[in-house]
Amino acid sequence: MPELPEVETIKHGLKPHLERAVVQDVIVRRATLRWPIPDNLKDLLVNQCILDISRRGKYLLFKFITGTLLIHLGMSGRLQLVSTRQPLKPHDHVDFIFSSDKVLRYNDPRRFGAILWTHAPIEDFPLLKSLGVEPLDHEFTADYLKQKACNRHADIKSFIMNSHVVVGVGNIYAAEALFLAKIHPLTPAGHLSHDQLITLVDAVQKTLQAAIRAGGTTLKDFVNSQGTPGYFSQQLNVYGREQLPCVQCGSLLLKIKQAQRTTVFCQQCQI
DNA sequence: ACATTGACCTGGGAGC
DNA sequence: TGCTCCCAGGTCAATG
Repeated sequence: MPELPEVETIKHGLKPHLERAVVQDVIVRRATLRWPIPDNLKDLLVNQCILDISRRGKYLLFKFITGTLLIHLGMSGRLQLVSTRQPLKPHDHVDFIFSSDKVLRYNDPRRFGAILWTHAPIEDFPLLKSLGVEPLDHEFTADYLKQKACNRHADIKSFIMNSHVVVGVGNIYAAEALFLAKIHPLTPAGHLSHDQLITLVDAVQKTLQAAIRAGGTTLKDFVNSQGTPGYFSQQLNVYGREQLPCVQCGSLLLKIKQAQRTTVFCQQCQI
């Protein structure tokens, strides 16, 4: 479900409600997500105060004195603030209870998500350690991409979706950014000119920032922490628009498969 | 070291 | 109506 803008939207929605809140109870109804949820999660969290909520890639990080809770939403995860009176729905796997009318509820039909805990400094956590740069940080530059892409034969779309290169760019925003940059998605990453890389960095950042401003993209079921959808789908130029006219030139958009993921692009505009 | 593939899961829609 | 097949916003592990 979520790419960087969706996770950022959720983080933004949770911060004012949960920072400095104290966990009263934790209920795990189903502990088998992508990895097992720690079986002592309740002991780790009860009576502990959330000091800070941040994001690294698509991971939400809840900082406590004793360590950090990491939540990844996978493809279908949701985090919503609800009341204890809210009836349970299918796939409501975990509740973090703060008060009778403040429950952080994790729902995930496909269970590709993860809820993990680490006592260690977050930069030492294995899953985060090898992640690439944040796309909205100043280290995400054409020079950085050039150095990473050197001698790479992977196509540029798979390359910018590779979290060891840059985090947070999933299938929707990779396609949108390449359209904005007028770059053909099958171009080998190492073949892009310096000017193209400058354009690409700018396009990724503009796309993500616009999506964050719109509250993320709701294709079918994304909702933020308050239960409202995102509106960036109205601004999608290529994703989900195969066989429809390009907004720039009017020719029909083409759908291909890259690394088992669908890519839609314009053969005329993207060279 | 890099590129490719399979794996993990459920639900919804298309087609028969 | 019901079956089968394919598709979906992610990403790690195993394989060449």
